[in-house]
Amino acid sequence: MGMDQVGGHQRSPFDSVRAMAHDDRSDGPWPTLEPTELDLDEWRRSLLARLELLTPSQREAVEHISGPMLVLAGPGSGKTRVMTHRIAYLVAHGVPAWQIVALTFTNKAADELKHRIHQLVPGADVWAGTFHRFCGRLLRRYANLVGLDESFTIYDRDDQKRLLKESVRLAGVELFHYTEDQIGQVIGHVKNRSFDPQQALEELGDPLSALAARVYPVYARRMIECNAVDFDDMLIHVARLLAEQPDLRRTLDARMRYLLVDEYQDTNSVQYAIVRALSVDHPNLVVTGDPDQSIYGWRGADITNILEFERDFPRAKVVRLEQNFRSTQRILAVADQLIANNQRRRHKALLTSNPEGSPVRLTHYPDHRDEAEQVAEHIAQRIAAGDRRANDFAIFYRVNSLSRSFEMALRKRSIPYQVVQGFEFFERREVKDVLSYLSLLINPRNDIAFERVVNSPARGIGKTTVEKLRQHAADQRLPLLDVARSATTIPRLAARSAKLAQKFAQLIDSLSLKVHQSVEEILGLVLSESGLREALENTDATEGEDRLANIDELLNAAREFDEAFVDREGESPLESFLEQAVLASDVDALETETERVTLMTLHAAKGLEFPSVFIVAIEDNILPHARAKSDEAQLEEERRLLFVGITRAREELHLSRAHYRTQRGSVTPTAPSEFLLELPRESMECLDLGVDGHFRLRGRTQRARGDEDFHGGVDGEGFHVDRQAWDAYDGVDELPEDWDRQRSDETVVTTDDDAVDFDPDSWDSSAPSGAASVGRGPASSNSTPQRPVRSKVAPSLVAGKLQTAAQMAGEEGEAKKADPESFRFKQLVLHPEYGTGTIVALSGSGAKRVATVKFVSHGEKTFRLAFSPLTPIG
DNA sequence: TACCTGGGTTTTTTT
DNA sequence: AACCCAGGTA
Repeated sequence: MGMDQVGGHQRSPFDSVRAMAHDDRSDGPWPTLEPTELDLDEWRRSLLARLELLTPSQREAVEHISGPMLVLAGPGSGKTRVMTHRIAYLVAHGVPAWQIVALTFTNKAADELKHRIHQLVPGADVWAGTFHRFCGRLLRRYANLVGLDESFTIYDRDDQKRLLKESVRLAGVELFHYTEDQIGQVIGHVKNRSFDPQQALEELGDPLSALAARVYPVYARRMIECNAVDFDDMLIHVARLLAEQPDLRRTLDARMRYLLVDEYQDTNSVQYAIVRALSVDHPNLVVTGDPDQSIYGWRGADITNILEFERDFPRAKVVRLEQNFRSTQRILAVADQLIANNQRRRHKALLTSNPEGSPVRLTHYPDHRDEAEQVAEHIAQRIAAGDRRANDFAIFYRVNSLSRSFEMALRKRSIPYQVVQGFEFFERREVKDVLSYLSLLINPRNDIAFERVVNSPARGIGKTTVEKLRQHAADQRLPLLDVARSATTIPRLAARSAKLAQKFAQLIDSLSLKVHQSVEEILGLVLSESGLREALENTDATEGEDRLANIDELLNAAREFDEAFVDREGESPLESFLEQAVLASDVDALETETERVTLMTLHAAKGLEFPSVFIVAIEDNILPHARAKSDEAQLEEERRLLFVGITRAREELHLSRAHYRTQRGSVTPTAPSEFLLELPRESMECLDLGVDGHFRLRGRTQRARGDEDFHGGVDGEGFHVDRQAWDAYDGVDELPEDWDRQRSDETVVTTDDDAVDFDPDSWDSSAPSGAASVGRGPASSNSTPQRPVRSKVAPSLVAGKLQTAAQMAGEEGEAKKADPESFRFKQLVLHPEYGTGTIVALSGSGAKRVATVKFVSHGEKTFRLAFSPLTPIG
């Protein structure tokens, strides 16, 4: 659930829960089509009229009734429209709505789909939901077939981690140099790819997997004992059911006769197994997707599912939606060039009849702060000028942690914004504690919840007591709550502790009698009876207040949930509430109507669109993320991620990067993302604001980290730049040659037009040219300055053929800078910010040559000479 | 038992 | 910079 703010004031993060509660009516597993009061003929006529508005290929997809179909839908090609219209078309042709199931990945997408279906086919209760909800529903019904009780709990990541930790202990495996997290990762990896994780782990066979293979069965057993599932289990159980129970499979296949799967490129093999099993007798399976937008490989999404759909279903119809209705020509040109760099891909056209639009802007800011400030400033000005509203803008980034500076900059200007998924509301401790109480009421076997709340608030049941309870529970194979209830019979447990444990059990028991009351009532009872509220009220000042505010928020959500709750088959509202709380995601909370700037990760941006989009921090190790550069497949996924971001933009696209970025508390120089080199310059306008601020930052770094510890050399440890990208990039970096001498505010703009104005005299043609000579390999021992040197480009040499920065880089020249080796002990030097000083210490060579300078008025500082703005005097 | 402090670790993306 | 955990202390 995202934190949602307006100028710093928190808004309810529960909108999605609310929305879902409202929609719950249509969320039933197999709803029937209610006879509408509409004039059917009239409705059919209007539908036909609507079909006239579609493109031929859209129409072809819409009018497909039975049999498998693959819809390859490029970005902005009207995919959702096709899906909804097809559903309407099916209904118009007499298909009962309850036979239609549409599966999506996010609740947001599902809600959108439902909404639009309702508009198109009033009264048709088509089942639309996420894979997880769908499986959750099935699993509640068939829980007993997999050893669960229908009141099972869905464990979130935190719960899951706790159970895993316990399982590692229980399995008695020696972790050696591995960590629990690693074990968890391996298990998670396997569960995303197979519905027989045990076997898959054994097949992997490496030492870590072997360990995981010993932990996994314990984990799986504990899950069942706790009457719980994790996210993956929800899918896995259903996949297994379908595989192992032919009768059930047949029944469900017949029932869900028309299956639609959105974002098919993001399905993993478990989801594939489910979809496949439901499309055997009635293979009316329609999948839509775009291989170029596959960005969930890391969680097992298997792009071959979509690439090989036709092999799976040889008779499948394939429809391509290639016309883009969203973006300008220039934006699409950028997207198209970029994605063309992926090797593992089928060519796909991106066509549009939209206007050319304004150039895509690429800006290099000095540091992250400038980036944030100027983005915010741009937005502020556009809003002030009245040509845009706040909700026209979105800022996308690769990792959540990058949102901070933008939040600050926006807040400073009182621009309302929303962060989609800042941090999880439901994962905050106090909220999670309350939810754990609730969960324990419904599922008394939920040991994780028990452990979580047994001493929260403190009631004297400490570690030792819990350990003994746990021990006993493990011996007797009983849930902790049961053990606590009869704690006095446990040998070696102090009488006082046993009493307290018993008292706790009684508390839970008495609360669980109220389980069928409204969520708000139970919540209130839990808060007062457990002493939680009191404890929070007694904790001091700010923190306690925040927590109380969160609790109040939870109460609000409960109330609103109650109001919207529709009783279905005697299901308890509480159970429903809890399920929604875990499955609610952050993207769901997105508000598109209200006037706010939207901040989110590139992943979350999928499926959305905005008139004006900023994609920030397009830097090496961030946009191809440092952990995603190891192999080509991952790199291509990163490229697709940028592609997804770019194609969200309707009219304006701003790409940016900062020369210096603060991450994890330290300032490091950055290299531009290699993807930037792949973009077509003729559709762009590039602007480099230089490294002004660099000196200031350098100073800060020195102060923060001490002398010898300066961090950030190109060859320094912990900072790996792709030298070639850097150098190649420098060809278009356009800083004046003497950039290090002037703290210029001057900016340099390159467009194709500027190329004509190039002054060959300012280009040092004697410098080596060509990428090979620019890149300084380890072998080069000459005295070339190691600082990535800025230089002017010689675009006129290749006029008319300019394509990408990478190509231009081949034509670059170099400028000179003081050679690090030329500095001497006691040398007088000049620093643009600190003034004059004397070198008092020198060490290292090349890029690592470091000098300590004693300044007249700023004390001692240490510099890497290759990168420093120091100039020798005399 | 609870709180405090220091040290070590961390963030890729999410249902 | 922010968070979590361990270990020490009240």
